[in-house]
Amino acid sequence: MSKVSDTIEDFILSTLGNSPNVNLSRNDLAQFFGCAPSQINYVLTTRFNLNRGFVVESQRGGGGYIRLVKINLTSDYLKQILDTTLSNPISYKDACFLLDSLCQKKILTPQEARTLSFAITDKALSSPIKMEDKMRANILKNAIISITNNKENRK
Amino acid sequence: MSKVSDTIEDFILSTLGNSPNVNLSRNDLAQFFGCAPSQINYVLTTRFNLNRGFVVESQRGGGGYIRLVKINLTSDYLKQILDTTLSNPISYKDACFLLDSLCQKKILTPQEARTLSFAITDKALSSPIKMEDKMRANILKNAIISITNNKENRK
DNA sequence: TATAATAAAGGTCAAAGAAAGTCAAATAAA
DNA sequence: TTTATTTGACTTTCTTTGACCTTTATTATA
Repeated sequence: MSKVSDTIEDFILSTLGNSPNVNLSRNDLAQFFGCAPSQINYVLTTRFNLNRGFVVESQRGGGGYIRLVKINLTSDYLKQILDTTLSNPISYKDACFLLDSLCQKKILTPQEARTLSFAITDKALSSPIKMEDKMRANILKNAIISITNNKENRK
Repeated sequence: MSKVSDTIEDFILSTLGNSPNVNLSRNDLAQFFGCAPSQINYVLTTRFNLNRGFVVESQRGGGGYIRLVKINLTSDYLKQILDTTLSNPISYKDACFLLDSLCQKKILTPQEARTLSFAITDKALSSPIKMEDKMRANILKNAIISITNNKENRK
C-alpha cells in the first residue's frame, strides 16, 4: 500500500526527468491524485527541500505556478550545507538524502556516501543519552570536510 | 505448546525464504497471530538482531513498514573481530590499525577504510560525556557489517 | 482611466489518522 | 527463583485533510 506522497514524488521526479527544473500546478496535481492541495506542499517540503538538492519557487494568483529547481552550486552549496544543515542535529533519513545529493553533485563519490551512510545509522550511534542526531551531524560535517579537503590536496 | 514468538519467527523466516530481505507489516502480523503488536517487536529484537545476522529497518506513520535485511558474514576472521575487538571501546589509533589490516585482507577497500577513518576521529565523535571510544567501536562494527554485506548482495 | 470587486491561484497550520516504538507489569517456562 | 514471553498503555513519527489566509490577475464600474 504505497503512500500517495511517494506516488506524487515519483510522478514529479519523472516529469522532471533530466532537466534542471520543471513547472507544476498545485491544483492540477492535487486533482490528478485526488488529494488535498496542501498535500502537494507536504510533498514539496519533505521531498524537494534543500537537503535533497532542490529549491522551490512559486507564484500565486491567476496563472500561478510552482517551479522546482535542481540546485548545483557545488562549493557554495557545500558551504551552506556545512553551516546550516550540518550545524544542527539531523535524522538518519535526512542525512541519507543529503549524502545522495552530495553524491549527485560530485562532492562525494558514491562509495564514500555509501560508507558514511553505514557509519551513521541509529544503531551505529546508539547512545545512552539521546543525541544520535547531534552526533550524526557532527560526524558528517567532519568527515565531509576531511574528504573534500583530501581531494583538494591530491589535485 | 510451541511459543507464539517461535511461530512468528518461523513464519517470518519462511516468508523470507532465500531472498536477502522482506517487507512486513507489524499490525498485519499481530492481527494474523492474534497477539499484541509489540510482540512483533519482541520477536524482532530477540530473533532478528545483529548477532543473528539481521538488520531491521522501519518507517512509522501511514504506509509504514518493517523491513528485514539478512546479512551474511563469510569471513571467520571478520566474525572474530566483530565479536571481540569491536565489542569493546577502541582508540582512534587502534581503530586506524584495524582498518588498515581489514584493508590488507581485502575486507574493505582503501577508500572505504579512509572514509571510515574520517568518520571516527575524536573530533567527529566529540561528546559531552566521555564515550568516544565506545561510539567508535560501535560505528565501525555496524559500518563494516553493512559494507561487507552489501558487497555480498552485489555479487 | 482609476479603482473596486471578484476570481484564481498558492500558503499555513493544526487536527485527525495511521503506522511503528517503548517500557514496565503480568504471566509462563526453565 | 530466574529467565523468557506476553500484554497493554503510552509515545513518537509520518501522512492526510480541511479550514482559513495571502497574493496576484482579471473584470466590472464610477
